[in-house]
Amino acid sequence: MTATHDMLFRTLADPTRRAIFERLCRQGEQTVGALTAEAGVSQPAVSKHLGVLKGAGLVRDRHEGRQTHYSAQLGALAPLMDWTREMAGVWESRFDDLENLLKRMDQ
Amino acid sequence: MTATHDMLFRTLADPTRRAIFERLCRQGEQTVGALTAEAGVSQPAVSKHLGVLKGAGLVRDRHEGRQTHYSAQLGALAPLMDWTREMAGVWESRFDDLENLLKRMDQ
DNA sequence: CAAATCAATAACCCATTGGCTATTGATTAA
DNA sequence: TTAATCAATAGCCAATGGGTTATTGATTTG
Repeated sequence: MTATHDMLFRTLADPTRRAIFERLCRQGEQTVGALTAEAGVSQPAVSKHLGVLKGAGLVRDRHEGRQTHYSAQLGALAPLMDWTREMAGVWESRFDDLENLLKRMDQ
Repeated sequence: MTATHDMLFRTLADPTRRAIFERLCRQGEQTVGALTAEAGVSQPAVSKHLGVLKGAGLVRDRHEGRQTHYSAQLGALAPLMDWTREMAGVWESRFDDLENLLKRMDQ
């Protein structure tokens, strides 16, 4: 579906938002406050980004008292991997090793 | 490099532009005229999109008389695959089979 | 040479978006 | 219960970006 790819690419296109997502991927669940401390933008800006990420299915939120914990939903990246692989022309086998793939991708 | 990912995601985020790129991936080299015929937007718009794609290294152009032929540069997708794989947490082996990967990506 | 075609550029418009501050609602602490 | 903290929302503003038409430059064609 084009709409899905649209949303994924558009959501990840913003560097601040992508940085937040990367952080969640690498460090696991984080509160809004923790994310804000590193984001370099205001708390409302972070909340807005998290809202967009959530809309794209890239994160999940969990409320605990007055704080909200966010975590990455890696499964949402699948359409992105599929699309890239499809564009790269990997039709032949789902079990191609990556080295071979990279070789074919050089020009 | 963040700048590279930025450019790739931002370039591919627009549906019209991504459609042009997909077309070049699937059907190979095309003239601006041929791309315009299918794009649903004006020729200048297509030229602008091609300029952006070229700036991101995703396409190459070849001049032949008064027409310009564009083709996809699949190698430019490598950083995208790397990033996605990195976020998905595939560290262990470059030779992981994709089925296994997808299994781990379900949540 | 004159007319037509192809693609790029210029100049403009409007919608979207990412940022901010201020505020609100909810929860916890004093 | 009053004060403080956390996160979301509202409302605003400036920059960006994708679209348009008009034009230009270059190359073919008549």
